[in-house]
Amino acid sequence: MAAPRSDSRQRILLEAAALFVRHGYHGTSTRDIAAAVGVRQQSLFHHFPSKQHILVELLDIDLDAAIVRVRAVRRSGATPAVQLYAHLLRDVRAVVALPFDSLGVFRGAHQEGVLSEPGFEQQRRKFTRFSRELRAIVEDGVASSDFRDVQPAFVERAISALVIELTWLRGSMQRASVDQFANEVAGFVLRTVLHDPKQLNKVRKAAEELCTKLDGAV
Amino acid sequence: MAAPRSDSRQRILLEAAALFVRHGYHGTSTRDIAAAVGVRQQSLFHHFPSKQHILVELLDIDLDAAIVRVRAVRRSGATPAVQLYAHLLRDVRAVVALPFDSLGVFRGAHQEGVLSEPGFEQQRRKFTRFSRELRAIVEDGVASSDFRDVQPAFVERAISALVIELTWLRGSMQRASVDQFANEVAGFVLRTVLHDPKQLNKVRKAAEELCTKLDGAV
DNA sequence: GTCTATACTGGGATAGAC
DNA sequence: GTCTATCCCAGTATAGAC
Repeated sequence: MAAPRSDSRQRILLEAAALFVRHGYHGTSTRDIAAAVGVRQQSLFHHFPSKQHILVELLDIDLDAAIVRVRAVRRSGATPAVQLYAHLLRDVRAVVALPFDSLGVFRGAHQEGVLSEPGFEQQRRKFTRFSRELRAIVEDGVASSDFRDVQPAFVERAISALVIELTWLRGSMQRASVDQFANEVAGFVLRTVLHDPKQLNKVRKAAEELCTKLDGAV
Repeated sequence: MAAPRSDSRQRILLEAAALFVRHGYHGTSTRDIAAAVGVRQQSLFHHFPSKQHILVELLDIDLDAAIVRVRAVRRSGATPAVQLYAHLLRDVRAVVALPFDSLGVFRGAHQEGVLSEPGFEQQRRKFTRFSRELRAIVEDGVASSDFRDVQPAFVERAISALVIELTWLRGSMQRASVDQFANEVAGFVLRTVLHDPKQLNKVRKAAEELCTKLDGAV
């Protein structure tokens, strides 16, 4: 773990993330961010060259980690169903573990079309890369008949939407542990794509094992 | 069908909707809208008292219709599973039928948190009303054991996310007819909430009949 | 590393001619 | 019903003192 460059810098990222999720990127002014941090608007520019760079850094934190995660799952050699289940477990857990709602930031930016604005070319490419990996899992599952004959693009978007949407409920689901929550999300998806939903329990166990293995390897 | 108050008015709504979906409400300027319509920025204010009122009108078109639709389904007396399937069919079809992506507008506004800004109180209430109806279907299904023991709030949000997200694919799914598409969405959801997924075909048939009946009654 | 002062721009909205 | 002219404010960003 690298030492934070400064406390203010971290606080800016944290508050900006919360505001971007709540009001959108364009709906959040640098004044709003500064007020949340407790400094003057102009002070932000000591830490970041522009408002855009704040969002870029938040997006990179999320996207870089997500790509590493899904690639590790892909390389595992597990069946597509186990890969998908494990990916969902890891995704939900990672998102919940972070100090800010990184996936929510990404989602908002994506929905607002910010990613297609100039200055976010790299983030757009990273998202494409991630997207491809996820779709590949679904395609493998359809090819091997583990999954029903679904449209991979269809399922890929559905999965993204679900993980993001359901993750919003973290706050309201405190009674359930993160693991239960992650399993609920993964189960929701797998039940509907699996050819034989009765396999779900077997898949879940294998996925849990795979997660343990991958987490151990860091 | 009421005659449109004016052609320009309609065109403003149409172009604004497209831009709000693409760039978000705050990411779209009145100048952007005017340019898309082909008039000067100031001319918009002859038709609408403010930018906000453009969005309000778009939201109302969507929300009013959605509430009427889901209430008709609720009153039908069908089983929760059939109600949910029929609702999804009608929702997807209605959304695809409209000249602009009304659900996308709503979704963007909701995600951006625009609904919680002053001036949108009524739309917030309308959404709550719609939300309650949808959740009631799920609650009924859990109570009658047609559905697995899912968290209604969880499923309600998942459904919203799915319909909205999958609806984005309308463009890329031209080969499939709207009805096939609607059934794919409804099947996706029902398969995962039904206690016995084998009931799916029976539910689908009953839902199709219910839709025919409701559409006939207008 | 935060402040004050300030420049500059883009965006929402009004008034009034045509 | 659209135009030109114009106002005003909010928002991003820079310069330089402390």
